[in-house]
Amino acid sequence: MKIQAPKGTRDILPSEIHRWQYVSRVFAGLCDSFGYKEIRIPVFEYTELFQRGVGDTTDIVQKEMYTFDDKGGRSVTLRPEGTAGVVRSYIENGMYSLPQPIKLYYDITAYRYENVQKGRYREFHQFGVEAFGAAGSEIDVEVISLLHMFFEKLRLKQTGLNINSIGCPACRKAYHEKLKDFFRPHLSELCNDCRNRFDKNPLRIIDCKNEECRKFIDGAPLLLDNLCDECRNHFEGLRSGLDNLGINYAIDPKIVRGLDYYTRTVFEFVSENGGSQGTICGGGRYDGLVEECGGPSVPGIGFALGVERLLMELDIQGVAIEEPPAPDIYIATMGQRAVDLAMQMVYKLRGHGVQAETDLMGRSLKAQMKYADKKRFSYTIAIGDDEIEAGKGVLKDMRTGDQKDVSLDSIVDRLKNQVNQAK
RNA sequence: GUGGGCUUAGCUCAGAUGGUUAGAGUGCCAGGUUGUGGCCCUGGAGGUCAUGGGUUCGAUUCCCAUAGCUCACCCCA
Repeated sequence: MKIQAPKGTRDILPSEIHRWQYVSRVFAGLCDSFGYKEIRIPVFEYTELFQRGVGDTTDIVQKEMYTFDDKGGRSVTLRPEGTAGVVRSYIENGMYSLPQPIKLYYDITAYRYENVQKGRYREFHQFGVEAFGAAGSEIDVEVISLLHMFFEKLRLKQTGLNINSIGCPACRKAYHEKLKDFFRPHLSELCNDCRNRFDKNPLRIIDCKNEECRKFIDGAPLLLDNLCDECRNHFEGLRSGLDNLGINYAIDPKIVRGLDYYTRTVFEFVSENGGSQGTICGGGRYDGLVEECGGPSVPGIGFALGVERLLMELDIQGVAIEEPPAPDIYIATMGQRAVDLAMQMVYKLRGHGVQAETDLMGRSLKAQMKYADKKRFSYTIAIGDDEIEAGKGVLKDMRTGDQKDVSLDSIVDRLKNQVNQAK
């Protein structure tokens, strides 16, 4: 069998790594400004965590998890998302007894076994934020404003914010009954999935794409119109908070979010460039999740942002990402004495933060110059026996082609100053 | 889980109505006399024509299956 990357995985190659590093850097910098601290969580967890934390009825748990038994016979699962692990860590490390709110961010890979297509992989990258302990809508506004500013910093346009409220267990329960009453007469005409949802989570029938089901859905009561007073106030608070910051949004009563743990606020950032994988980022409030996972009753809110989709969108919109800087200096050598000297020189230069290289393959001067050109070095120095005798090297500006003799004694200091000044 | 398209050198792609050593461009390596890049010229390496089976005197070319890629459905980041 030919060895190749598993389906749905891909290498991020040196030629594109700067794009990934760039968005990670911007995200981390912004989280820092907002007071969110990075957390690093395990790639795998005990399977029960996701069953409880993500929800038994979700597609993720039912059919998309990478689950296996370890050698001790414990069932473990590659994380399909970040929230559950962060919640587990919050509880396990007693973060509820630290000053609240606890504001965390992460930059992770996640794993889901599903068919791949554009913008969807089996191993994918997410940026995420989770905030614990604050029940009011102000933190919702803060989290959404962080995303808003992130897209602004990246100069990403054509990305719309949609918000909705899916209520709390109390008003959702009342609404579920209302929904069931509405769908019950048509139950036999709904698709299999929806008949299943009818008992487990009737809310998700609203989100069904099936033609037959849609006919009935259009007239169905909306949760947004059936919120309890507290949830309604929370939603109003979110809206006025967004208005206060001048952040535009649309209300989309159809947003349900596929994960069971959400309460009240749900939102997503969607590309306006169509595409079935247009959701760049999704998130919401999960006030019951910490308790569900065995912790105290602590509210929470967070989001996950698909980095592959973000980069794709940056590409579609033609947003330029700065190329990595050209390396500084290549030292070309002729003869063993020159090689020894060059090895000393690049070692010193590198210690001072100068990007320096020399020949490692015993190649001709011409081949070395070609290499330096292809790797876009700004300068070269050529050294041979003659130069060593004279104590000089030939410094060449690769852009202009200008050459001049320079003293080998002072050259390292001069270059290091010159390069560091330019930076 | 379902359906369509695709799979020839590192990369982008030609091509043969089935017939001896499968091509281009680009990239890589080396040369174009004495120690120097970018242009140009020459040469070289590099492909079991995705994998497995079938039909055939003969298959990379036809048929089937499998895998992968890709797009879409479902769902989601």
